[in-house]
Amino acid sequence: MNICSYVVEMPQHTLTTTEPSLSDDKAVELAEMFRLLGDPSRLRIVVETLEGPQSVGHMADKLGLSSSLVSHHLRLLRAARLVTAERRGKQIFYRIHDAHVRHVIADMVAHVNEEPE
Amino acid sequence: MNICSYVVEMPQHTLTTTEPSLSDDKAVELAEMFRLLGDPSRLRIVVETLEGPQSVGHMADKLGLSSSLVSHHLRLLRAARLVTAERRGKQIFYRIHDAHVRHVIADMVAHVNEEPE
DNA sequence: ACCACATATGAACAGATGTTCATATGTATC
DNA sequence: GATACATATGAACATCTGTTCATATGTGGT
Repeated sequence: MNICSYVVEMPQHTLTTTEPSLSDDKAVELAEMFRLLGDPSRLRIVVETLEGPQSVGHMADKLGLSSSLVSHHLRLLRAARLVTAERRGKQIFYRIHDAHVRHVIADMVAHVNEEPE
Repeated sequence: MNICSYVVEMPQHTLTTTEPSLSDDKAVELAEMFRLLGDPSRLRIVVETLEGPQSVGHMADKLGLSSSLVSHHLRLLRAARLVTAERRGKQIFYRIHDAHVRHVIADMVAHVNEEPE
């Protein structure tokens, strides 16, 4: 909760500080989320789910990946609550878990698109 | 640029779609950024830079990491333009590159803090 | 029950990655 | 120049991780 204070706009003149750092546990938990988005295949899967509920096979075809691989990745993403699953008949549809993940990706896209070089 | 259209709020009812997926190249570039934030040590370093310019030694002491390790990580973070460096005398101060990274972390913090369980 | 389809799971392997240690480069002061 | 301090770099190693293949589980229709 105290981490939030770091991430708002503030003048960057502070040279010395004794503010509490990101705790080790929180860091591991947060990093785990980023790590999951840090693989190209997994990231593409997450981006697919941004369009709306997508079945495993649909994603596999669209992304040129095996269904097995997509399923493996989705298991990790679901465990981390980055996506949620819903069964409809034989197929299972995955969608993004919440708006936060949307914004995370949006901000990072903005970042890489702004590099002058 | 077309990726941005995915990340805004939209009703999630679309079941079939032929929208362009995240290209392979863009996925690799984006994932690389997330991957760098996906390590606990590196993430803690980045969070430290949110407070303002921090020297390598200061971070190493504060985080309980060796200067060598911090330096290694900062090299990667700087190469990816996640942080920028500025020399002042013998020391080199690092700070966050831009506001996008701030927001990325802020959103992810909000995400992990909102899990009911 | 059987079949076809969709998704999940487990084992196994090659390649990537974080960390440590030793060493080098750079900077200021004497 | 020589010394002390701060940061950077390279090699080496143990661990982790993404992918593939084979197999299992689950679902609906005949």
